[in-house]
Amino acid sequence: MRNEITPVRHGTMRARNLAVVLGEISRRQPVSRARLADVTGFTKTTVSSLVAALKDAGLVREDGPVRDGERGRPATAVSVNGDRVAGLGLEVNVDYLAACVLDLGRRIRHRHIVAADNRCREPERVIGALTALAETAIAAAGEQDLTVAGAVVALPGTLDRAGGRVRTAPNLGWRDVAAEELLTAGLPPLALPSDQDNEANLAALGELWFGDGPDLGSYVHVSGEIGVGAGIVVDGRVFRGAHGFAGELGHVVIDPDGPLCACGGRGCLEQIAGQEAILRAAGIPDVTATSTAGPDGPLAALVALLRDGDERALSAVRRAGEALGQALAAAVNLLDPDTIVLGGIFSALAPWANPAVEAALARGTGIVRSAPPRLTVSRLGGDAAALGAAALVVERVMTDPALLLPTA
Amino acid sequence: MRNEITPVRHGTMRARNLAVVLGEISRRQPVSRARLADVTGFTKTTVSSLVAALKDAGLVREDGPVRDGERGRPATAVSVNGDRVAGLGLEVNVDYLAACVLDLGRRIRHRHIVAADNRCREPERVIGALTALAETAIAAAGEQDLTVAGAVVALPGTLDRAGGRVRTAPNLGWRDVAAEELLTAGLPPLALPSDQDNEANLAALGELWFGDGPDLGSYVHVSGEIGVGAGIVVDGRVFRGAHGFAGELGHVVIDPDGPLCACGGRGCLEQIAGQEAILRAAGIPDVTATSTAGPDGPLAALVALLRDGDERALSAVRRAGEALGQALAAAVNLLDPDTIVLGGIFSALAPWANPAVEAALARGTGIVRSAPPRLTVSRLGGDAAALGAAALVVERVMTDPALLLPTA
DNA sequence: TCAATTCGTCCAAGCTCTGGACTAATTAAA
DNA sequence: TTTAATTAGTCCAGAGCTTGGACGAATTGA
Repeated sequence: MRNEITPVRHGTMRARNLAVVLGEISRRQPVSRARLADVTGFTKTTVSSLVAALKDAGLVREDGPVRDGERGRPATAVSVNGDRVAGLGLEVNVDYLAACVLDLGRRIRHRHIVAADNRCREPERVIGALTALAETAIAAAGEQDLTVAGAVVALPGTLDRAGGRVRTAPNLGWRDVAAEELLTAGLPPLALPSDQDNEANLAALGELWFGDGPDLGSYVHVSGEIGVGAGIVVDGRVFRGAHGFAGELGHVVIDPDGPLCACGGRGCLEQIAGQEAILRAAGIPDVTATSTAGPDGPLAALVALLRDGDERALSAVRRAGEALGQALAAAVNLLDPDTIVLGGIFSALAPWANPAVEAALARGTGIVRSAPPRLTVSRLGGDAAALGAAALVVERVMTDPALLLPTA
Repeated sequence: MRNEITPVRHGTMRARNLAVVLGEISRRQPVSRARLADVTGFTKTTVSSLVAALKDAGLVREDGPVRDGERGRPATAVSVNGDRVAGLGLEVNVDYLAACVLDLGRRIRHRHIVAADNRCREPERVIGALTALAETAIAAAGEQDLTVAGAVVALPGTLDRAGGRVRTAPNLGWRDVAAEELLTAGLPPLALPSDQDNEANLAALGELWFGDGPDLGSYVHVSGEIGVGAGIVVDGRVFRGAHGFAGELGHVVIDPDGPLCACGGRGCLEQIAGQEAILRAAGIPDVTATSTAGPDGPLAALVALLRDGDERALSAVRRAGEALGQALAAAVNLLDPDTIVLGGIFSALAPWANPAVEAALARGTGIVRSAPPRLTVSRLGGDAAALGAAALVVERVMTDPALLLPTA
């Protein structure tokens, strides 16, 4: 499984150079061909030819001449064409389904969340409902003259990404489900092959594109829901580990003498900072079957208690924050991220939990690095993973536009 | 700092394809051009041309025709030429300096370790001594008709790799030392630019090339010495994190109520499983100033006690193993490696520590993954990092042979 | 001895980038 | 108003690298 070096042909060269130019256009738009030649190092001839190809594919648009007052012939500005190609992001989660259409300019063109208790439904029916959602999204895109180039599905569980299967999704009760096959069977064929990824990873990527500015290229994104997971992003790419199980923050042991966890360990983070553990410690009645989000959910009840200064709730959240900080300290020592982004329930609990998180984090990450990493809170909503999924499609087009070229 | 895509020209294409062919030769040698065309997908023409270029550079050798009994014209086998180009690995550590010359065939051609207490010497003198060692090594290579293409230095501390400086090396007492400049000033110019890296990272790479078979592409290598560090290798490449501090296993908190650590934290792994902590707990007199390795060192004394079944020593090592296993469990949850390799002192202590390590590891890595990762013990000696450094030079030649082409 | 087979080289052709020449469109100066 | 200077973009010949078919070389099996 060592890093393979693949042969490069003329076509490969062309494909990569298209990506170089498209990337530079996206970074600097509107921008002239001459400037592109400058920054890429290509000759003007080459840039013209590459831009022409991108224009043919509908990925790039000519904005007309710009008279900037400088002397010399005015440039014709080029920019990314957001009105032709889009990506579709889909998400299956415990208590909702989500879809999202994102155009090449990273504007959200369609966004739809449906509450649905997926815990007691068969996989086929869940995917069926998701397919319907996807069809609606594709139709909505079509009405805006957008072509959906590809789709990515976010799933809460461990996946066999190559085989397109869900291995296990404990919170859904799934085991070995051919999710991708079920989905693509119900959809019109897309230019790019569909893909699936873990919900935590995609939520993390969502943060990259829609969250706290594009500067956080290496970070850990905590997506605390029923479980506590983390998406690790390094230089803009998801870090998966050898088998795709990296980022299992929830099962880092905090207290070796703590309560037994379903994973077999003792005192896992999830047993202290998981949603159900927090609610229990805060004295909020157990509500396993019904939806946990929403204004009437137990999370809202917890926040209300916190607002009222309820001591039991405050101490439960503090305890959770401390445990999270401890686990994150281990993550920082091992992964050295730039930033830590708290999402999921920790985003809502931040005002009360963060002091404890920061204190524990600072205690556990010593003088080795000059300062503990930045701690931020996600501003993304519940469908962060769907956003990230759609953004991944867009990203794929941007890094390999040749896939959408007319004769390919 | 996002992942940049760089322009590809004909030269780039050629360079990568040279690497493809050289890699395939190294993997399958001896191998015919025809077979190379098969496995790479290149035409026979292209393979011939690439092989010719590699042969001109002295990186590849023709072995003459092989008559394999098959019918048809016999093939002329091609293989990596180990007799022309070599890499130089250098290592500065607390109590020794090491140098190592490795040829392209990954055979060790020269290996030299000098005991030296570098704790109380000025950086200039240490690097001076290292330069002398390097010169000897280059001369030794020359006598075997080998050209040293480049050098990599292993240093125990935090580095500014781009600037070629050591930021801090606590165990050496260094602060902001321009190590690379000092070294290259004293050496003849090499074809490849020199480089430096952390000792733990290079020791981990050493394991990849010389250790437990080439199948371990993703692993965590624990290099327990005075401190406890870990080198993280993913798909054959070192994982550094955002600032190069990844793998600080030694400061993962094991016991929040434990002893205070120099890093400011409490109950860091290093305070329980660091060499000095183990020796202290085992009741072996403190020996800070003198060399800790060697047959008369305290480590040997500890092993002797363990062999005699000394209860205090045994329990100290068990406790260290348990703590190490706990920290590794966190690492497994976060990084999902294939394998864990124990090096440094843990290699010597393995017979007594490993049961505890494995138990703690199994306890902390639950059902998420089917089984805890493989646990192996390094068979490499003290100069693992020097080996890894030399291997890194060789690796660099293999992944970009164009750097050594006549007209480049 | 001849046919079959495989290996490696040769040569023309195709794809892509390069680089200088050229046209186009504007501003500044005469 | 005319002219020179300047910048943008296109055109075209040329160079680098890979492709693909043809061909000679070297061996085995009939």
